[in-house]
Amino acid sequence: MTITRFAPSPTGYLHIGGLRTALFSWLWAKKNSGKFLLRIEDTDLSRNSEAALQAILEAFDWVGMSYDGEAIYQSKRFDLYKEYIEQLLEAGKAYKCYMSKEELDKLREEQMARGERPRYDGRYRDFDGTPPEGIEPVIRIKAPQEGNIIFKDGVKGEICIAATEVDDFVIARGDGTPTYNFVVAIDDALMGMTDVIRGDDHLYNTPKQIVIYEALGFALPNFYHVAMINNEQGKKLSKRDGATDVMDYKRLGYLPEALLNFLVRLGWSHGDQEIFSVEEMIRLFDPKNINKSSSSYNLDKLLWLNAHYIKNMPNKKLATLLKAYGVEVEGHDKLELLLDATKERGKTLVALAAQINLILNDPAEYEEKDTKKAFKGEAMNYLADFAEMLVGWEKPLHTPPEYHEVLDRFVNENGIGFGKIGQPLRVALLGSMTGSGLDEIMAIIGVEETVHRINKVLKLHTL
RNA sequence: GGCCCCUUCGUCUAGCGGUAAGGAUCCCAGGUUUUCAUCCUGGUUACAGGAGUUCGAGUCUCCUAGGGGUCACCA
Repeated sequence: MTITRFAPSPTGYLHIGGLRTALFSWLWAKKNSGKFLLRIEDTDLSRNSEAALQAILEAFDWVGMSYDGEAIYQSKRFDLYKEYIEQLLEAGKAYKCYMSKEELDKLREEQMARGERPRYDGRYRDFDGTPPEGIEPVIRIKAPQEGNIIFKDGVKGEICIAATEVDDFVIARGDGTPTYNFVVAIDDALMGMTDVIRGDDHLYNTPKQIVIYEALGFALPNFYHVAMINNEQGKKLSKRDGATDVMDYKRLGYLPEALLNFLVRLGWSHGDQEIFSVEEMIRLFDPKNINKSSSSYNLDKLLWLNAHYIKNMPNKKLATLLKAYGVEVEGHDKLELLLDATKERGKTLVALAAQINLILNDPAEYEEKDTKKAFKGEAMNYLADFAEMLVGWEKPLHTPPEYHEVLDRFVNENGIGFGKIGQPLRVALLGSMTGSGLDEIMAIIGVEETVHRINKVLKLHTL
C-alpha cells in the first residue's frame, strides 16, 4: 500500500509551497488507494504553536484535503526516540560527544580560516577515556567515512553524495531531545512510509536520513524532491511577493478548486491538459511527471482558472460561498438570473460580490467620465420618457425579454439608436457605463427600483 | 567558497534522436455583444552559450555562464 505524508513544523501558517507538496502526496496516496498521514514536527519545543497547527488544518479543510487516522506529534514520541538512541549507542553506531559549544565554534572558525568546510572532526568517535566534567554530551551518529551515499530520487534521478559531505551529525541534544533528521527517519520508517514527496530543500537531508535508516536496518522509502516555487523574478517566495499563506487566497476570493488546479500544474503536467478537477488529478497524477526545474508563479493563470471555475459553478453553490464576501443572495427570487448575469464578469468572489452589489443597490456614486458621456443632449428627457413608458406598460414585466420589448418599443417610437437610451440608462442603474446587460439588470431589480434609480438621476441633474 | 540540483515563448509547460518546436496564460488585432465581460478566430514571442557523439540533437556527453538549494545541539 502506498503511504505518504505531510510533515509540517507548526511555526506559522500553511505556505503555498507546502500546500503543493502536500497536494502531490495526497494525490499520490489517493490514486493508489493508500494513506496520507499528517505528522507534526514539533521537536523544537520552543517554537511550537497550537495556533499554527490549527491554521494548517483550517487550510487543509478549505481545500478539501484530509489526512488518514490521527495526526502524529513528534513531541509526544520522545520516549520512542530515546529507545532508538539507546539501541544505537549499545550497538556502537552512535556515541557521546563531550565537545562544548565553545570548542565547536572554535573548531569551525579555524576550519573556515583555512578555507575548509566546517564539519565535526570526529574527536569523540572512538573515545574511551574519562569524560570531561560538567558537560552534558550530545549523541552523534557514526556516519560512513568513505564512499558515496547513493539514492534514487523519483524526480531528479540518481543522486550521489560523497560520504565525506556527511559528518557525524548530532542525533540528540545535550538535553536529550532528538534532532530533526533522526526523528524524520525514525517516524517515516515506523509510519510505514513508502513514498516521501517533499521540497527540494530537503535533498541534502536525505543522505543523513539514509545513514539513520541503515544504522537501524529500516527499508528505504522512495524519495521525490520537488523543486521550489519562486516568485516571478525567480527568487525565493517571500511575503513581499503577495499571498504566501494559503488562507490569503480565500480572503482574496479564490476558489479552492482553482488554487489546487493552479498548484498541480506548477511543476507537474499531463500533456497539454490545463483544467483538472480533483477527481482527474487523483486519477492522472504520477510523480514521474513532476518537473525537475523550479517554477515561478504568475497570478494571471490562477486568475484565469478562478474565473473558469466561477463561471462553471452552480448558482446555488456560488450563493452559499458569496455569504463570506458580504453578499446575501440565497433567498433572492431572481437568484439564477442575478448570478448568470454577473458570474462571467467577476474573476474572483470578491469581484463578483462587488458586481452583485452594484446591481442590488442603487448607485452610491456615478463615474464622472461616464456621466459626462452619457448624460448629454436629450439623455434626461429620454430617461424620463422611458420611466414613464415602464410605469404605463400593460404587459407583464418579469423576464429580460419582456424588458427588452420595452426598450425596443422606446427606441422605435423615438426613432433613435440603442445607445441614446442604453448609455444613460446604464449609468442611471449602475453608476457606470460598463456592466451586465440592461434587460437582465431591470429584470432583477424590477420596475419600481428601475424607476427609482432613474428618478434619482433626474433629480440630481435638474438641480 | 565546497557539494548537489536546475536551464524550451514574459510566465506555466508538451517534447522522451528525424516536429513547420505544440498547448495554456499574458499581450495585440478582428468577430459576436446596445456597453463591459464572456465566447470565437487570428497573430507576436522560446530550445542560455560553446564544443563533441551521430547521416541527423531541444532531446545523449563534456565545458562555460546564469539561477536555485544546502553546509546547526532549526525544521
